[in-house]
Amino acid sequence: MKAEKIPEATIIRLSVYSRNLQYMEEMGITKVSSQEIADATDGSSAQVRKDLAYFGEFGTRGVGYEVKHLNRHLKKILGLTKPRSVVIVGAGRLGKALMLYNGFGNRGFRVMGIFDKDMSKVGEQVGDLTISPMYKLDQFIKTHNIQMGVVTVPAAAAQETVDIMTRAGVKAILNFAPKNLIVADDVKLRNVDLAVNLEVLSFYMGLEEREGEK
Amino acid sequence: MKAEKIPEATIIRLSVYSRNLQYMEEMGITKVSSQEIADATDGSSAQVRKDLAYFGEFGTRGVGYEVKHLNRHLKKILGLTKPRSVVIVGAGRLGKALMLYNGFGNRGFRVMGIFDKDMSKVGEQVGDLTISPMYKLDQFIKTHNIQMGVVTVPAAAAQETVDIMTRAGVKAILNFAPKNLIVADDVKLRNVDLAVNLEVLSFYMGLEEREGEK
DNA sequence: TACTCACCGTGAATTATATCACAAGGATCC
DNA sequence: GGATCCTTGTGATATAATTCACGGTGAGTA
Repeated sequence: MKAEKIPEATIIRLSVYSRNLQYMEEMGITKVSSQEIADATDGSSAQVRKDLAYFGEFGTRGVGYEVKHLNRHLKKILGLTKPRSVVIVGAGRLGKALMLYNGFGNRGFRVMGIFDKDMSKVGEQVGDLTISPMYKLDQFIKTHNIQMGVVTVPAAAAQETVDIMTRAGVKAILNFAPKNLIVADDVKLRNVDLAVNLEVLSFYMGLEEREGEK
Repeated sequence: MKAEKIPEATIIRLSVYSRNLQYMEEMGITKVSSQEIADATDGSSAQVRKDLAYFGEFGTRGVGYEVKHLNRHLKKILGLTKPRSVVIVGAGRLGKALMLYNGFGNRGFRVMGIFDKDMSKVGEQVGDLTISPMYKLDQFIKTHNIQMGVVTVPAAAAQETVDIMTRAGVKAILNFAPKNLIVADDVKLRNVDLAVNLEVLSFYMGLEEREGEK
């Protein structure tokens, strides 16, 4: 593996490649070309090869890639071979939905706990977990060695939530609250902003509408 | 407004600026500098000014921007002044959670209907809407002039869902299914991939872990 | 073994995006 | 009304990401 800096866009694509290779594997496809991966993921074959080149050589010239082999490598690169423990904080509808989302489990993420400040929610069963009170979060992260946190609390409570998480040792946070959060340099933060996504779509719709007026 | 192509990253940031201006407005702040906007959104002041420059001049040299005025313009640019009608297809937990998510409503998006293939869900009440059967989707989009669709069905059903939507006239789609979808050129598609987000975090955690081994 | 084919891997060229740095210009003060 | 201050708006510069294009190489064939 080269020591150069890898674009985040590349990492996102690797994850998408891996998901598609997974599908191919399940369909019994054993070999695939960069062009075929590109077709399945709306990219270019050169892009696929460049992305992979950051991490080594996985293909055979003249032939292509062995699906299983490549997928195994991608999962390794993405850190999906070791189980990743996750807590969800905020047991609103979104938190519960994520808790029960299959997409996490079958990619190696284990949701170990779900927490909420609201004592009236505490004790409620969600799937095979029980909603725990916030004051237990710190201890839970430490004893279960939780690495990742998902934040689905309201914007106003988001910063204090990530503060608790990071002080307890969480190293990566996926934030759904519409708030710009501050974390230490060694903590990786990603924001999923649902309204922003709709607004970007709205912007492009506006462009089309203006086109139509000509 | 200049006719040049605007980076999508700029649009995303404009949406974030607008959200923060909204907060400022609610807090009674009346003027703001590009530096202050940058601080609130983890960016640089030059970036803020460049982003705004694509659309015109909104500030006063030596002073800064008038919060209300700038936010009004940003909302206009993002197409949030005219109400945007949305349908959600897939009344699973995620679909219901999004249906009830306040973040959409207070940014001008109106969720007008929620649909599901599963007849056992049809008739169920979600907030102030009732889950409708899929076969009514096409007609609903046409009669209510729906512009945007949110897809929260399983991956296997996602393509047929967007086909129905786009044939009925939907012009923008927010897709949560982990599937690469194909749409006509005049339809704008955005994917929100929950597992991909966790996998990107997992990748960066892996990097840190490897650092630690040295 | 020599020949051909197919497709990968990658340096070079291009395009896109972000940062820098400063001139321009409105507000304020004397 | 002129001088000073401050922050915008923007051309020039630097950085980053993507695409191009082709050389290199293993596999298959006869």
